[in-house]
Amino acid sequence: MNYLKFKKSLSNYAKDFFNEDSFENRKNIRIKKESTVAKNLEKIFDATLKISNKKGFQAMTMRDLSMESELSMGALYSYFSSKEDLLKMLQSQRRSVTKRILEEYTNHETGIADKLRTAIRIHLYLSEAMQPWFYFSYMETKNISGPEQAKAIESELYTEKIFENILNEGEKLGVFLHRNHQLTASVTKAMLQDWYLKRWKYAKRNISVEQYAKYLISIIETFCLSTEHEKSAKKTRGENESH
Amino acid sequence: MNYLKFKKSLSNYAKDFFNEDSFENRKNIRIKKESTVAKNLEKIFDATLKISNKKGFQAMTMRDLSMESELSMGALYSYFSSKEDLLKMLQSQRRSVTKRILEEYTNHETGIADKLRTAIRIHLYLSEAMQPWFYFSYMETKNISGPEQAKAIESELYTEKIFENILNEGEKLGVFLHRNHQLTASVTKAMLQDWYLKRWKYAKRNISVEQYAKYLISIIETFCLSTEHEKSAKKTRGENESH
DNA sequence: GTCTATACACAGATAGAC
DNA sequence: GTCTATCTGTGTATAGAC
Repeated sequence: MNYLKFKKSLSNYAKDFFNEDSFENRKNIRIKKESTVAKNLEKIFDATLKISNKKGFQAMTMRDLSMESELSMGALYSYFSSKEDLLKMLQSQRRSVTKRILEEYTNHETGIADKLRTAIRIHLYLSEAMQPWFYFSYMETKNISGPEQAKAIESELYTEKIFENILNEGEKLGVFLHRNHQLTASVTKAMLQDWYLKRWKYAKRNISVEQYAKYLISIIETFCLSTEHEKSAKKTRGENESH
Repeated sequence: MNYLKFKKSLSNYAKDFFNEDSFENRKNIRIKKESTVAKNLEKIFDATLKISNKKGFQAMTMRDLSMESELSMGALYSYFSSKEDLLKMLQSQRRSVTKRILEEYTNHETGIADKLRTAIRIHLYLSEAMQPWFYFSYMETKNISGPEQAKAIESELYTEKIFENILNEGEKLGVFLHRNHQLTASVTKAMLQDWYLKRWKYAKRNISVEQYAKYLISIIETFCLSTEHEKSAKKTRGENESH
């Protein structure tokens, strides 16, 4: 699966972003008409991400948001009851979408080495497709009140656990070496996050998400794959001695 | 060099943090007596980091800062002229200190493989010793106005370049393999940063900075060292087949 | 459903006594 | 050098017309 294919298949999800079923915050919104809600919420969320990623969520004023979203302040407040509420809605909506996509794509692989590769790829592709939100979420959730912050931490540990489990399973099967898999999972996550946190840097250097994925996979596999599997993996990755 | 030794040797630097020579912002401060400035600025900076790392710099009010630093609002404003000015002072002061320390410690090594190891170690040790500032700096500098933000980016690329140069030099000497060294340097930086960005996680798991350093070095070396050097490196690191 | 106008709280910053 | 009291701008949020 390459990025283009991934991105195309995403459009199926975009449609029902704000469906009553999948969108638990629907009840808090005063507006009746479904299509109006979908249209304007998208505007609002996009504007929020755009402004916040420039100057921070706290520094974004409702007047900023009103300008950028092309809705009056009065109109804005018929979609949420407070600035904090807006943040919660945005987070819960996006979090549920990403979780659903992640699980759907990663459960297909059967081979354990492929599982690791796919997990890395899909994580990267997803953060590429939704970069503004991933960036926002990393930077802002730490400042949120109690229960929301707990969800952020839970989410961090959840995706890390995915990698840890794959590595553990692979060791049992003799595919991966004995390592501190928890630590490997942590630093893997760190490298995945760097992709959306320093996007400006990689963009300037013309590194594509495919290249980055391939590089990351080769680092992790070189470290984790047992010797015999490493040889065939190198071939699959299309590498020769001098890279 | 282990962390304890490193930390002890740091106290020599702490003394002249606010020396007229090394502290360019001294002239903007109305207070005359040197020892008062040193004492109170430390209080102010510490309080700033503490509050900001909890709720963000923007969300920190001057009343918060007044409480935490045990100085009245009036007193605060005799040390800086605005909130933004406080941020600039804190950044420039800490940046100059870290740069000086980094260069001093990393220039000692002669062997190229040791150079890489030391660079990793010192970066980690330094961010461990000054974790609150490193965290703050990562999270907040993006929201700063023009020239300050440029300095932050410059700093990011500067430390990355250090690693890239070491890897390039090592390849010429036949110690390191041919890789995309710029990319390796980037992800190395990402893993270094994870140490101070997710400190709560590593603390909870009782991972020491020494352990993290060792692990990071082994990942990078496994990926970069040429075969013959890798064998001796494993011995030096005290590893056997099953880690 | 969306707008304009406005209430009200709280932020950053300063004046002037001690 | 440090304090308390206060000014003034700006932010969030709402009321009520259209």
